[in-house]
Amino acid sequence: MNYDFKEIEKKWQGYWAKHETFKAHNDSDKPKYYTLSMFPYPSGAGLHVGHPLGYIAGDIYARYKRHKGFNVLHPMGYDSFGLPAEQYAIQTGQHPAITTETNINRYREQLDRLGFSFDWSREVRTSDPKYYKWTQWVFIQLFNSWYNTDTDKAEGINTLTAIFENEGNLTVNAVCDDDTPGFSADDWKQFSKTEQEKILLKYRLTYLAAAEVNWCPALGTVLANDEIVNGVSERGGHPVIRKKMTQWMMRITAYAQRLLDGLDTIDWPQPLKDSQTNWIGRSEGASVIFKVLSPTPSEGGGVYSRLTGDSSMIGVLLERAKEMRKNPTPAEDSLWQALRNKNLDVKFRRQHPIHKYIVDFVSLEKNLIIEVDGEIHQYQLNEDAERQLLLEQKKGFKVIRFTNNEVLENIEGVISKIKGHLDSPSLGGGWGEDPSQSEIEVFTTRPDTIFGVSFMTLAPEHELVAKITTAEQKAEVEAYIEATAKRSERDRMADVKTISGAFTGAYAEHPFSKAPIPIWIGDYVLAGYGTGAVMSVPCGDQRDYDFAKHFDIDIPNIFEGVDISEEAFADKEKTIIANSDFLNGLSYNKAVKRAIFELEQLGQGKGKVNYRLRDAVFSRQRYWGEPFPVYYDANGMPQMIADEHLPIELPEVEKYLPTETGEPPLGNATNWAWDTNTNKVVSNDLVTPSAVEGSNNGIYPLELNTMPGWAGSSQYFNRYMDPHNDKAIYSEEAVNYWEDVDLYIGGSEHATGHLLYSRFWQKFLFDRGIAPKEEFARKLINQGMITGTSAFANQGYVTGYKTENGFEGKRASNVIFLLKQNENGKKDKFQYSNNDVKYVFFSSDYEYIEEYKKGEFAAPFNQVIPHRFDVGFVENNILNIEGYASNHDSFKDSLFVVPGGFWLNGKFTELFEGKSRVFVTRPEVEKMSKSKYNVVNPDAICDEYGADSLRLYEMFLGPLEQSKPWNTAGITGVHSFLKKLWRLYHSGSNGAFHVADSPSLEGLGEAFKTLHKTIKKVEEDIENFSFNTSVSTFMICVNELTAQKCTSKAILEPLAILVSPYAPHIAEELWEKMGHQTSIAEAPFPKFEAKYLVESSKEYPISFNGKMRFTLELSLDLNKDELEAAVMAHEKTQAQLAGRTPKKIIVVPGKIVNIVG
RNA sequence: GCAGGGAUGGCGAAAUGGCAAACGCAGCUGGUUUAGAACCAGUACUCUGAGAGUUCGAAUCUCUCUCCCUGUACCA
Repeated sequence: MNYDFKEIEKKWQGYWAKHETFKAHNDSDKPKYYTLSMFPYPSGAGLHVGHPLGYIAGDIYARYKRHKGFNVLHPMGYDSFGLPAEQYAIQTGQHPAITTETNINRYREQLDRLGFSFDWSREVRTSDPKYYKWTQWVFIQLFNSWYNTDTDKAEGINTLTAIFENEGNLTVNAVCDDDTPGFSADDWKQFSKTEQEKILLKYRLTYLAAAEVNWCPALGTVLANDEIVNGVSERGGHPVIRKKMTQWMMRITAYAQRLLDGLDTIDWPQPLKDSQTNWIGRSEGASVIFKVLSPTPSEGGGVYSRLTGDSSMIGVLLERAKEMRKNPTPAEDSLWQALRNKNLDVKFRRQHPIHKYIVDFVSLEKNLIIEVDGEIHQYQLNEDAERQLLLEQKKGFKVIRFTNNEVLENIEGVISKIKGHLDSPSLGGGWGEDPSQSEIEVFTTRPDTIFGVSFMTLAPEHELVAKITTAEQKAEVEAYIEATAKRSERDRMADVKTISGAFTGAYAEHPFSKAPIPIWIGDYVLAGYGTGAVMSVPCGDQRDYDFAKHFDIDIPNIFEGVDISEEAFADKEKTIIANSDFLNGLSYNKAVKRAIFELEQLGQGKGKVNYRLRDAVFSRQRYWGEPFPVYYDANGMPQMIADEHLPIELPEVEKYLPTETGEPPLGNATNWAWDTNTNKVVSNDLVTPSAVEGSNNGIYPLELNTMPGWAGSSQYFNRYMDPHNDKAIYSEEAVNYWEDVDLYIGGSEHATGHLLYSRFWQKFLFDRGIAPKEEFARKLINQGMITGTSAFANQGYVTGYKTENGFEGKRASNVIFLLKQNENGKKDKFQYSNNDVKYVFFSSDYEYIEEYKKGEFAAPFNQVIPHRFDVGFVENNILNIEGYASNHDSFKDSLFVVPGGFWLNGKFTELFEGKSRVFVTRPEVEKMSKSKYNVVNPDAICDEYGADSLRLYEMFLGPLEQSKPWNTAGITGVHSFLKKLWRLYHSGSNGAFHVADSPSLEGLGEAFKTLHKTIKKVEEDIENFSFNTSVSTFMICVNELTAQKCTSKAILEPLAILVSPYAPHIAEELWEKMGHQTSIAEAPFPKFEAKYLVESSKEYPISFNGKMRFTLELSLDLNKDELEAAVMAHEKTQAQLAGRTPKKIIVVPGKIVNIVG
């Protein structure tokens, strides 16, 4: 009976599904083991052989743990929200849910063929409303929480409001926005509800902010930092620009230190930990405050820039403002005339850029903004509110609003209202203020070098730039800002060598020496890191050094015995400070401490820890993602929808693109408003403009953004524990039983995305008592990538060829010169002419390709370029020409040139006798990808060799964590192993099943030795995730048992269990044939017994001066001296020594004997 | 630049201080059989990226260098 893998695999896959063999139970006396593979995004391309690697490893471990008596949870699901389905929807109009469903079905089919022991009853899909209900729920928990620095954990927002009511916020130590104002308990009580909510938003763990984001115009969405590669989008490679938008943010920075500390408690790969550590980027140093000096009269002091716009967008805004001034609305025009004629004693500007907005009218000296609104789209309410919030709180302006009607019908009333505001005492100050009140805060890791400061550099986007720039420098600074704003992030990165900057004309005061320090701006200082300003120490920092050299700024040396004439000196260890007053002679460590101490005495600095980690942007302008459970009330404040009304399901839209007004795709939905009376999603038409007093009907617009890809994947590992619970994210019993993931397997590309965010959410859930463990995965393994082998050959690139309209292009293109052997064996030029030939390919072993490249045969070709052939038609680097040409229409009429001649339309023309006729491709290892024509489909492998062969082979390829090239040819090795294994159990006549039931244990010594050697090795290998070596071990074992003609059940039964985690189908089949009624899945793993491996003697290698010369079989009972005596007495030893006396004899019992001399 | 990982036959690799190359692919020789293939038996090659050190003994530990991969970057 032959090994019929097709039949066997189908049979057992059916059996497992029918009997729910791998269903995990939440109540069991067995110890739990939770092994998880990262769930896939179900892409349209399906699986290739690289994808299952991690799943196979996880499955082997899961099956092994079942044999070891654990209650194993091994679930699988789909990360089914994502961009490709949405892109496909945009192109075809097909709903992403349909695309996703189709893809999932295809994935499932492919996964099922591989015989995984997944508990499919627990499947989750992130795009399923029943699942994302709980993603929305976690978001609400985050919204309702703040981070208490005193207790060092997240707490409910009610504990915060309780403090505010009793003490105000001055005693609160919390992670919050930088611009949070201080207030007393009385102030708090005086605040309106909206004002209170604005304050609370500064504390919540998820909050709204105008964040500078990575905007990808081509994709119409914001991307996270980890979704950008080399300045372009990871998906599609589109350019990315910086843009300010109001976004939901996650206050992950609150957890920076704990995310760092937690790494010590988990068994994750060091490179992964390192990249998280770098991403969090903790640096210790000091924050130092520099006072800005008053400008001297000679610098024309007192004239400060009126530039109030956000510097990064100023160019665009100015253009826009100019245009708007030219085309005022009637109401704007009327108010402008009135403001100029009414003798208000205050100068107004119209259409003036402030921050990222253009306001209608503004008095810069009075900090008063007047806005005139026309008919506005309801969704703009939210934006207006946000704009007002920003202008009032961040920029210190007062904003008053009028409608067009008010202005046109009652201009006198409007003017008197404005007068009232102008007279109110709260206005004033602002942009007229003296810059010497200003302070520049910097972060430095080298406070010890404070006396080396010879200038300061601000990021061009820094807030103070406009304020401190002197009249003389204004033009230069503005020009520089504009130039920088135009440069994309990519340009800036590509060109880090160019040094650029501008002098502001202003000076700061050195905190100790009180010397004036010039203030520059330069784009090597990043607005997004630290405070966006640096104290420049050219002698100690290469960037500062280069900047100083370039602009001819003084470079004082504050290091003892160091030459800084060529470059900066940055070695902390060797630092001895000089020329630095009280720091003289101190080492780095001591100087840092002293400098911080002195700064604290002055009140101009303190020790500080800075993190590179930024709060994470949580809004995406996409359709195919989780909708936020958020609506905006009449004041534009975000409100959470109560838990019991979740999920808020994605609305239907007609188009999946952003709206014409630039709103996210959900802006296309017609049913996307929240009725607080009925708690239902209702038509947008029911929303009334809240600007009109008293028309509030309790129906509000819903949030238009959706959540990012990492939202759903940040809680799925917990949800698997109790996936169908609709009352809670999971039951307490379930989470207390499973607790956390014991083994997590997945790719390292998620290091700073999914794996960091998930840790953040888990810590948050832990703080709030929702999860029992602070880290969600104890052990993590990164499987390596399986690379593909692309098949290259050269293509002569022809621009002109015959078409239906006659010949197009160059006439020469259809003449191909080749070499031909003449009668004398010499080579002649051979001219081949055929108008139908479109492409010419040269076999990789075609000798004259160089001459083509050099142009010696160049007439027909523009160039010779490499061409990738579909690896499906390549075997052992030989192309199946006919198969390839007939399956690729465009290459049908191609000429395939080989050393012996050429092929065209299946016919061979010989030019050289006896030379090769096969077309050879050149293999090159690349990432496996459809576009590289090098993907290998697991289905084809399963058809030809079976799932067990594929599983074994993927493991056999090499160490799990290493990247390795795929080579289908090698699979015959493991496949014939399986056949040998099968034959071992079918040693009867005609291959009949034969396993001896009642063996005589006598005479099985060798077999037991083989078995237990195998048990020991396989068990060790699985525990160490060294799956490749256990496959070898199986091969050795089967080879040995076959040689021993072993048929004993006592050997073959345990062997089937050993093999079962790797090749479960064949193991089940053999198990059944040996008389078992139930699945092998929970059969106890064979117990290793050392007694079978006890040896009485050993082949000792005998070395002379470390070189092995021969071996001697000696008893293991001999002690050192006896061994030495036995070896020295031997004739071979004497022969080697040839009369010399050894200086020294090293005897290691059980290992080796080494004779020196 | 920084951080991490790596370099062993023609290829994938094994050996973590003690007989280098187990196991498999490819190659070669022979056999059995065949529509194709498959199967069986046998077999060669190469000496651990370079250099130095520690050691009785180094692929393995230490140092220096070279090259490759991965991640990350004006991070103050």
